[in-house]
Amino acid sequence: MTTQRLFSVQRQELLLDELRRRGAVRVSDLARELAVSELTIRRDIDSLSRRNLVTKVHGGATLPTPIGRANRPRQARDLFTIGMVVPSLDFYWPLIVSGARAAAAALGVNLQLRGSSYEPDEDRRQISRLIEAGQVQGLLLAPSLEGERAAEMVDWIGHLPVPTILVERQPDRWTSTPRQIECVRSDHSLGMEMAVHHLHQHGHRRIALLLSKGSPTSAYLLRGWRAACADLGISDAIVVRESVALTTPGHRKIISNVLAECHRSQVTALIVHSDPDAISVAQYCAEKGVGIPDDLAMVSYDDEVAHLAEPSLSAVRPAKTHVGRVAVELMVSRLLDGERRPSQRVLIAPELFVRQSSLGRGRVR
Amino acid sequence: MTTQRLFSVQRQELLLDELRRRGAVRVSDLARELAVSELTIRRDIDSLSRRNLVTKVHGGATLPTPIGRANRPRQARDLFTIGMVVPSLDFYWPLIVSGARAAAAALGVNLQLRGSSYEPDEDRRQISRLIEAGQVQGLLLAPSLEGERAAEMVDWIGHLPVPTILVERQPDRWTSTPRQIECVRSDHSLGMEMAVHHLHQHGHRRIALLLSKGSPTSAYLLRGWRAACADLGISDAIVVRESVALTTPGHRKIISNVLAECHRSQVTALIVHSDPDAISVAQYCAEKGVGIPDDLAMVSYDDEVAHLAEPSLSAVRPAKTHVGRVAVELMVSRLLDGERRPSQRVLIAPELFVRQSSLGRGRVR
DNA sequence: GTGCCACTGTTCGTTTCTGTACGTCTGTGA
DNA sequence: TCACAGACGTACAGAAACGAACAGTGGCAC
Repeated sequence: MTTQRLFSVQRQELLLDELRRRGAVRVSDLARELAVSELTIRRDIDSLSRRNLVTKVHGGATLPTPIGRANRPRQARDLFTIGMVVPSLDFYWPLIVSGARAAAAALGVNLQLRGSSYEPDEDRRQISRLIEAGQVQGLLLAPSLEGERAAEMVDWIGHLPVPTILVERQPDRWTSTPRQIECVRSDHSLGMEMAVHHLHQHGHRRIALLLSKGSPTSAYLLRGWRAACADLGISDAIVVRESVALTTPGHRKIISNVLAECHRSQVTALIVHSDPDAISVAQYCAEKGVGIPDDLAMVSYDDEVAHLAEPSLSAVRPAKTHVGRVAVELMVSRLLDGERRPSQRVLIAPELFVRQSSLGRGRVR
Repeated sequence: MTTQRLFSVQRQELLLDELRRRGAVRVSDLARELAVSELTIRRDIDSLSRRNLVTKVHGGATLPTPIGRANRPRQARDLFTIGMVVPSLDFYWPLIVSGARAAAAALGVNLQLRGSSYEPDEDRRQISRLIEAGQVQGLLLAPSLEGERAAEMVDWIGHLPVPTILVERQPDRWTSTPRQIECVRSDHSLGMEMAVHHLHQHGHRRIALLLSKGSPTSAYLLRGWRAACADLGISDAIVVRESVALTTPGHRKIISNVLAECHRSQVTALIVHSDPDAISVAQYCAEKGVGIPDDLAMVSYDDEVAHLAEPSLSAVRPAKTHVGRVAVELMVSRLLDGERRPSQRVLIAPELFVRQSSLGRGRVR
C-alpha cells in the first residue's frame, strides 16, 4: 500500500479514518499495511486512547464506546446516586420522599435530597448544584411548571446531562427535547372522578367543588371533575377556587358565601381540595348547624389529616409513598438500561377512603 | 454474516444491540451468527452481567431488571405463573410477547400464552380457560374493547379473581370495579405528535393522515393528531380512514383518490397508519411518478417493515418489546406487593426513526 | 563530528483471549 | 418421578497480543 514512510500524525489520521469506516482496527493488520512494527501501532493507539479518541481493546482499537470505557477501570461496585429536588419538605412531600427513601434503600442506591421552593429560579439553582457536584447519575424533579416559563423550564430539564424523571409533574404535551421527558405522578383526575362517582352512587346529583387557589393539582382535579360530570350527566354544579383553610384571612366569609350558594342551588355534596380547607369548612358547618353528612356530604382531597375531623371526613388519598417508590424504581431501571430505553409515563391511582362525612343514610343507593 | 473476527467489545456491543431490539438473546444463536464458540458468548454475557448491563438467564441473557436484583431469583422462581392473552400471534403482538417472555425469564416467573381473536367472546373463553386451570396468579390481557360491549367487558375483567393488567388497551374512564384496572400501553397519541412535529420541523404545513380502518389504535392516533395540529396551528389537513394495503381489494382506487385530494389541497406530507398501507402507497407513488420525499414526504406508523420500502420509510415505532417487558415487571411487582399496592397506568413513548421518505431537501430549516 | 532528542524496532517474559474437553446443572416431557 | 437434551462453567492449553527494557536510526543544533 504505502511504501513511503509516514509521520506518526499521519498514521494516526489513517488509523482514525479506518476506524470510522470499519468501526474497529487491528494492530496486526495496520502494522502490515503501513509496514511498521506492531509496537509502533500500539503506541499510536495508546496516544489516541489517552485523548479518548479511540478505545483500546486487546488486539486493536474500536471507536470510543461506553462499554469500553466502563471496561477499563475495573469498578468494584457501581452504586448509583440519585438526586431528588422537591419544592417543600414539610407539606405534601414528606410521604413521597419517604417512599423514595425506602425504595432507594431496597435497591441499594443513594438518594440525595434537596428542598427547593415553588420558585423556578430556586429550582434551577438546586438542580444545578446537584449536577455540578457531579455525584448524581439521575435526577427526580418536581419543579414549578406554572405560567409562562413552564416550557422553558421543561426544555432546560430535557437537556440536562443526566436522566431526569418528573415527580408529580407532567409537561403538557409533546416536548422538543431529545427524548420525551419521563414522569411519575398521581392520577388526580382519576381521584376526582372517584370522589364524584362515589357521591353520585350515594344519590347526590348536585355537587359543588371547592379548589384551593394556585395549586398545580387544581388543573387535574378540574379535568377529572369535568370528565366525571360529562360521564354522569351532571352539569349544573358550582366550582369555586379559593383557599379557605383556618389560616387564610377571611376564610369564614368565603365559606359563608360558598355555603349560601350551595344552599341556593340545592347542592347536597361538596368536594374540597386539601384537608385543611375541608376541615375548616366542616368546622364552620358544625358551628352553623349544617349537619354533615345529612345536610351536606363532604369529601376531602388529599387525606393527610381528614380522619381527624369531627365527623371524620371521607377523602381521596393520592398514593404518595408509592409515587416516590415508583419514581426511584423507574430511575434505577433507566440507569441500568441506558439511553435507548424508551421513556415512559406512569400514572398512579389514588384511593378513596370512605368515612362518616359522605355516608348519607337515607339516600338513594 | 460477519466473516471478520470481532473484538470482544464489539461482540458485546452487538449483543446489547440485539438485546435492545429483541428483549433477549440466546447463547447458541449468537455463537452461530458471530462464528465463535458458545463459551465465548457466555463469557461476554458474564462480563456484561457483572456490570449490570444484562441479566443472565438460562440459555442467554435479557435486559436487566431491578426487581430481579432486589429479590433473589430463587424466591420468585416457580413462584408465579402469569397468563397472557393476546388477540393475535402473528401481527403486531410477537414483539410484545417476546418482551414479556424475556422479562419473565429474567424474573424467573412462568408465562402462559394464549392467542385469541379480535372477538370479545373468544377473549372471554380464553381468559376463563386460563383461570379455570387454576395455574395462573395474574393475567396480562389485550381484549377487544370496541363497540357497545366494552364497558361490560371491562367490568367483567375487573371482577376476575386474579390481578389483571391490560396491555395496549385502556378503559376509557373511571371504572366501577373494586380497583381501577391497571394498564401498560404505547402512547400512540404521543407517537403521532412526534410524527407531526417532525414533518412540521421540515417545513411541511399541509399534512394528511391516512388511518387504517377499524384499528383500536386509530382513536389514539387521531387524538394525538388533533393535539399536535392545535399546538402548531395546522387545521386544514385531510384525514382518511381506509385500509390501503396491497391485500385490500380496490386499494389502488382509494390511494388514487387520496393522492388526488392531497394534490388538490397542496398537501406535502402524508402520515400512514401501519406499514403495509404505507408501503402500498409508496409503491403506487413510484408507479405514478410522485417523488418521495420531494413531491410527498411520508411517515409510517408502526415500523415493522417500513425500512424495507424503497425509498426507506420514516416511521414511528411503538416500543413493543418494552411494553411486554414492563407489563410483566408490573405484574410481578403487584403479585409481590399484594392487594394494597395502588393501581397504576403506564404509557410508553414510541420512537421516531427518520429515514429517506421524510428528508425533504429544499425545505425550510 | 558530537550530543541530544524523537521516533522506531527487537527481544522476551507476561497477560489476555479463545477453544476443546468434560463433569455438573437445569428445564422439559414422558 | 425419571430420563434426557441442552446449557453451564471449570480446567487446561495454545495462540496471539501486550509492554518493559534495551537498541538502533535519523534529524537537528552546536
